[in-house]
Amino acid sequence: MENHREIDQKWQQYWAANNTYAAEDHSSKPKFYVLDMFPYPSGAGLHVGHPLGYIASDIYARYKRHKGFNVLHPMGYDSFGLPAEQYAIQTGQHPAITTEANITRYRQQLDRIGFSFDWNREVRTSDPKFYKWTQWIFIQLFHSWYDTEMDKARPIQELEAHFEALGTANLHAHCDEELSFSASEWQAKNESERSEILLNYRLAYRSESMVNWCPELGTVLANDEVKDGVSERGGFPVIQKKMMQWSMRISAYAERLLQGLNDIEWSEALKETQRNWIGKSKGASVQFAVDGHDANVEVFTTRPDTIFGVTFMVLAPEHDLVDVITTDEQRSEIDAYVEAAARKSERDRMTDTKTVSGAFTGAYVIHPFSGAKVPIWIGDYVLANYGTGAVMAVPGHDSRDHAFAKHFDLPIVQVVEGGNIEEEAVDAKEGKVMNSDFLNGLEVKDAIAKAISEIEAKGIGTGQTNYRLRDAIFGRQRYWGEPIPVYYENGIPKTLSEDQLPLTLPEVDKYLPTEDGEPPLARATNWHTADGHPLETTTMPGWAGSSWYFLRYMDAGNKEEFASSDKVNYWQNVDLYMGGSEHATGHLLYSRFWHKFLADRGFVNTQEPFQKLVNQGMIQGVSGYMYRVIKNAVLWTDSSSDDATLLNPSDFDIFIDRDAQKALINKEDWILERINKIFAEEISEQLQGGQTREEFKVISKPQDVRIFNSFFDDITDIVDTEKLEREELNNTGKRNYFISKGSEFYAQRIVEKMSKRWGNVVNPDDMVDQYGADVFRMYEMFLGPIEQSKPWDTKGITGVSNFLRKLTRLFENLNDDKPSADELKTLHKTIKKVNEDIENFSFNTSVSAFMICVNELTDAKCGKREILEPLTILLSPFAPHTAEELWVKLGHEPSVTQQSYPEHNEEFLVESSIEYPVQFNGKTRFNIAVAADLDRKGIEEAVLADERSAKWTEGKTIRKVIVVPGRIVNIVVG
RNA sequence: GCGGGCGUGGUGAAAUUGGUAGACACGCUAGACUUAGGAUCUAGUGCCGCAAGGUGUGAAGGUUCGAGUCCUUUCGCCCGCACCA
Repeated sequence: MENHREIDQKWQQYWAANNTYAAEDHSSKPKFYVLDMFPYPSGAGLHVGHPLGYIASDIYARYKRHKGFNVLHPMGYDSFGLPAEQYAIQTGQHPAITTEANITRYRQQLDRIGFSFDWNREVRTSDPKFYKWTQWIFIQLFHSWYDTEMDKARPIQELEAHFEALGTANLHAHCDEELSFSASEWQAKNESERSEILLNYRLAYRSESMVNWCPELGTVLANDEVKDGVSERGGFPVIQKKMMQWSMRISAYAERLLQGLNDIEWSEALKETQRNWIGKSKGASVQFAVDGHDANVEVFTTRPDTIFGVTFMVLAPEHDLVDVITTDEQRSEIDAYVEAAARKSERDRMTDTKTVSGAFTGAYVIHPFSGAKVPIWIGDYVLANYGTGAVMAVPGHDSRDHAFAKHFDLPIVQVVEGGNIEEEAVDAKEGKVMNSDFLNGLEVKDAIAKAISEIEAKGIGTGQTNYRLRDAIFGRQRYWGEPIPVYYENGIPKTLSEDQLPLTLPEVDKYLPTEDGEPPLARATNWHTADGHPLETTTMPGWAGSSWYFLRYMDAGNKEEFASSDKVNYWQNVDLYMGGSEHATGHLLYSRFWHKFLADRGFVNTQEPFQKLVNQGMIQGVSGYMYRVIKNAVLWTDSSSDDATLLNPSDFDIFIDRDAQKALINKEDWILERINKIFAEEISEQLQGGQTREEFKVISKPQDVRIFNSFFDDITDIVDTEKLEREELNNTGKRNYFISKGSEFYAQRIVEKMSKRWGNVVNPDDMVDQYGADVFRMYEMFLGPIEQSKPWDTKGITGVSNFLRKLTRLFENLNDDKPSADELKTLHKTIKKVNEDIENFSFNTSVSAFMICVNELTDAKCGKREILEPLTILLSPFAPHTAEELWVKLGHEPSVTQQSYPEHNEEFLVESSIEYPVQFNGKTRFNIAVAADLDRKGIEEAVLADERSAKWTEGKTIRKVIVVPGRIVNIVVG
């Protein structure tokens, strides 16, 4: 279509003017909620990767409308976030202004692609009208506790009533620390003491706890925001620090978050990621009495069956008992070790998992069953913040304990049959137990159960389940986020009342922490309540608003409630959620947590927020790179190391140390930074291999090379060097190898993440300009399976462009002739295929089906209305503009989306089920369609009678009849 | 180490319950046409071979009349978790 620009515009204006895609809140039609993960409006705008998921979900939403559903398909912006704040710090511009500008740009870009969003319901997390309700939910969480017996959250007043009547007796509550007091003791407590106690139970609570502190960002981070010891955003080092912090008691929901995964249709990979993150492990906690002290070492173990294999105990260096039980002789050694462990950063401790280290405390525990004296060690392979911070070491059947025992020459005892435990721990959970008194001869599985019951009978422990999932740190020392609606009266945290909401962000002179390290909000002059009580200065994390925004779409304009209950009851939850898998342990877990909480408190009536979830893959960019072979290059990251001093910088073509790298980054010279980054990876790898003077490849982009050398014009093309030899390349005339000024250069293509920085971004605007929104939409779908990551290749788009042109051409000789059986068959085949493919989210194959169909119709020179009309409807989810245009061409009113989706006709498909007969061993095999209710005899008769199959059955006997589900049978004759 | 996923042409990929492997598209080759285009049309294109033919879904076995698909073993890649006891 030559004038696609006009057509796109015409129909977009029509849809907007007619509110075509507005969802109705009440309808006799069944509801269907199709949601995309709303974007963070970054300054860079959209690239072709972003709309991938939006297009898929839009196709599905349009398809569902055709199928008679009342579809809710909204869009909004996750508009609180770091980049806008960083930009504000640099320029002094208020983040709200930056954000507004970015949103405008996003909207323009989105609009051009022809989505069927209901923009009346748009939400922005940074809008006070929205975050009023984020704050309101926080307040509900603050005023709730978790009852582990009823297994739900309850109002905090009910907990207070319980304390008032019974104290902590008969209390089943999820908390930080098990407390014990009577009703009268509670009654005697003052307000401040009561507040402290209640914080131990509240679902949103403030406590002194170890947090991930990122000095560079100046804020704390949740566990999912830290990867490999550095911040996910920016890659800055993260350290552990004890701080007063707001947290969310997500750990109370660990089991329900785990169980809930069984009821939702998510990819196995994603569910597994969440299961890993929750990290359930079943076992027992066991008390070991310390010899000569009135103290117990409590351990958690998943292998109580190996309790007779315990030959030593290991405590984390930070364990409270260490100081108490260490003997005088061992004191200096232990102190030195504890101090050394404290100095190691979390990251060092994580990366260095091979070196075995530890120290003996001099103390012993008494083995509860054998009565043996078991030495207590400390070692940094035991983590303070998991389980009890102590382990019972079973070197025979745990590889870490085994390594420890070998290193310190501690005894190893075999208690499960098989293997050679002197060489290697046997940690498989199978085999028969031995050397274990009452457990002897049992299978491991049975022995675990038996051991737990004996441990419980002896009163030294209980069967227990542990979770890796930690409570989520909620406060951020940042400006651009929701203020936490809390004030302090005599140091006691209290929530604002609902009519004081929203608590809007104050104006500040700078978006940085104060000189004495207070968060930016502390800069505000009036940051207190009307009666002078100071307000909380931390803000909520990025995931606060996104944990419930999908509910706001149901009733986006509501001023009285986050959403009215009748609308929540109608829309329930999201039927289809489309988005990236990078949110597996963040957004998708927190949303489930908040949703379950809101369900507990009766605000929503579903347990899971997202029924079905599809992860779209990432669209990568293709970058061209130059390699230069450097004779000598070296890098070290630690210039104080001995190796470094042996090297003379002037011996090397390129010489980088850590300071130089930093300097380059600070200059924001992205080219050099880029080179450095690659240098760092490649060269440090070489250094680790002990090769300090090998040749290295330096990667930079072609334009970088131009800066270093002026011979770039020599390159005629960039081809893949991996596949071809130098001579071959030079013979093809496509030179990708050449020598200039004594350096050798290579060119190569690399697939990597699409990013402005690497210069491989393709802008959807350009694609829409050139080919139109419909071609762009279909091509994105045609690229490959929706869930897969794949590189963008602009060249292939012409195929789709041709398809739409061919289709339009069919309308040139539009007529009312009766279609032939072949033409009808083509149509119904396509209808069937496209229907099935959309249901299976297999959009790439449905685009193929369209192409095949049009090819066949073009061959048949078919311009028949009876064929083209349903085809137009069939196409409309994929190519809405073209479909509308063609629909009108057929003489109809606009709005093809109002039509019901075409059903295929079996009559025209049956024939296709008779396939080619296949010959083997003198027999013939073929498929044939028969009536559904026939038995074997009936089928045989039908086959013999069928003229289509007669030519294969003539003179032969039926050997085998295989009934395939449906109406197809597989016949073997011979 | 544990868990999840995946291996098919030069490329992206198809292949219903096991049934003519490579549909569709890109790219490439040749030709046609033309006011030379990022246009259109025709033919060809897994590999080996002039051909007949052979061969072919990471590898090796197995089940089956028949395996890309099911089973066993193995190799390779990607993702998640990780001194988690």
